[in-house]
Amino acid sequence: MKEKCERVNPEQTKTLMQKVPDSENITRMSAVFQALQSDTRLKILFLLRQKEMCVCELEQALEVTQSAVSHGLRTLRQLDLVRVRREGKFTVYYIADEHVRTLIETCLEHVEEKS
Amino acid sequence: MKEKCERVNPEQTKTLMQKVPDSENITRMSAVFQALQSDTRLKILFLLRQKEMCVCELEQALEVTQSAVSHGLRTLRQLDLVRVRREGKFTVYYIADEHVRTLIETCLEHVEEKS
DNA sequence: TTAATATATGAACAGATGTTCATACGTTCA
DNA sequence: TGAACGTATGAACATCTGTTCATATATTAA
Repeated sequence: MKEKCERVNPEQTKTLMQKVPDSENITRMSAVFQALQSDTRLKILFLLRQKEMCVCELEQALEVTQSAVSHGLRTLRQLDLVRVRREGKFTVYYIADEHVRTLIETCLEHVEEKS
Repeated sequence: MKEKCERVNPEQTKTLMQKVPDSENITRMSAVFQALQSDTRLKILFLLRQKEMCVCELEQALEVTQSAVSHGLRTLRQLDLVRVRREGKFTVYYIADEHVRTLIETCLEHVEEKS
């Protein structure tokens, strides 16, 4: 064990750690942010924010392979960041909820302040 | 070039893409979400959310090496998610702004809804 | 049925990432 | 000064990630 520095207060540290989300939720959060850490997936979300779209529309807009779009959508779907609806032979994707909009908009504000 | 599916409207696609942030900002956003995609760094932020702390306090609380904490803090600092203040021989870190709080709190809400 | 279209998925590869170890730097105080 | 403490950083490693290619599945229309 390492010596504690003079600022460390073991009891307070314990209290502070109790207010950190438990491991399970931290891991889930990591997975969500991990999904948002991809140029392709972010662009997908900024497109879906404007209008629900099928896979081939996204493919055309983003100029990447259909496979890449589909893999990206799976990642987003698994974390409930986007949802799906079947429409004939098309699979229509849309933003899952307001959390997703808040996340990408807040982040955009943050980086825009720096430019 | 691939054939367009019947849902694709090239003109509309163009309009939609114009409302997607430019490559530079998308890349910056990726970097921010990338920084948030780490159990250690998330825990650091949830600690700093409660109280500004020096490196050794974080080290004690998180039970990882000093090096890991310091590397994690550098990543967060470079993206202006945390800021630093020198206090004698201590380096005190604190949450940069409200965006950071909004990001982690919104994400926590999202994952908590699922549990 | 069959052909065509729309979407999903597994494998595989190159590139990126987080941790630790070792070490260097900076500040304080004796 | 120098020793002790607090912090930063480069290297290296094992692990993980995103893309493409090839192929499979599902729906529609003929």
